[in-house]
Amino acid sequence: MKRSDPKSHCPINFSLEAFGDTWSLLIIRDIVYFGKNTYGEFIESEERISSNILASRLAHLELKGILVKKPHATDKRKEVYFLSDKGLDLIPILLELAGWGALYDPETDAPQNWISAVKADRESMIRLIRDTVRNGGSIFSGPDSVVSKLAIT
Amino acid sequence: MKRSDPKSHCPINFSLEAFGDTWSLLIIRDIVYFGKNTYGEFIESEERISSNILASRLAHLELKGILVKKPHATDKRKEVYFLSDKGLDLIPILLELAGWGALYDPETDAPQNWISAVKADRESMIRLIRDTVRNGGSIFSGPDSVVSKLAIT
DNA sequence: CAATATAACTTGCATTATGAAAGTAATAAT
DNA sequence: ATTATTACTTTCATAATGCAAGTTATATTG
Repeated sequence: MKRSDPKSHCPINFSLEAFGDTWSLLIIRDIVYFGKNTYGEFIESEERISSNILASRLAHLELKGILVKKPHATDKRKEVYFLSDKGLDLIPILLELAGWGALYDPETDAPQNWISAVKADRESMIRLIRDTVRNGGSIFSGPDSVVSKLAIT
Repeated sequence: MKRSDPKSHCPINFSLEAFGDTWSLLIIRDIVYFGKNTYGEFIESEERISSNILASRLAHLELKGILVKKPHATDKRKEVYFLSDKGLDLIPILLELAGWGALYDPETDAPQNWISAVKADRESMIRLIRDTVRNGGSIFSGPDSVVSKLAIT
């Protein structure tokens, strides 16, 4: 799946080797934007990742220290995936990717209010998202979502 | 090489489909950080992209409107690749990827002074890089490089 | 000016990654 | 006790990648 020796120690290449495949950032997006954290939730995403690829990406992200897997508190069938601090540090990258995509996709799903809110006060938004996600919340989903805290329509 | 219909209109997915493969951002890095702009210069990069993949990625990035190809002014064998405005808008993403990689790779090649300088004044640094690259310069290479303008050691 | 070199690719083919579908083992719900 | 869920794994076909060796046009060198 992935080569073990790095192609270079260029910091951009290091990042790409850690999470720069087709699917990893979509999994991380699901956690940060939509509050997903189980295999079953990830596999429901609209991009339709296949089950074997999802399993390999989750394992890779865990190996890289970006995700942490814990048994579910009450349901022993479930595993719950969280972002480590290293994973939470990907939030600025997600925001930039979303900003570029929202700007150039004429059919984007991104709410313009949200994109504007991020541009208007980036640093404090990063802090708010980080704290929210660390506590199990997300940007768009759940009662403690970032958008509900900020009352973004 | 790439599917033509988008998997979704999630802005993050849109970005990943445009430049989110293993090599595209390394080509763009070569332009922005090192002032490369020909096939022969890209193929010399330390990550050792193969010639057919380089050709396919250049074609894809041109198709997506991120790169623009022009014949070389004096040498008719050469083609010169530039970033369009859409491509220049990827600079913030490169900076974030580099910041994360520099933070987490203990053997990173990234100069700490540079990483700190970007963190210290991100917005004006983005403007300076953008203007420099638009005029054919780069962050690290050439007489008009960003680091020489700023006298970063 | 003829021969060689360079630049930007392309082609062929082996290897590897991806993706769809079906299967499995453990636990939970009925 | 039976059925349903959950998180994977396995199998196999297809597609992407990567290496090596062309190819064509233009430039350089003796």
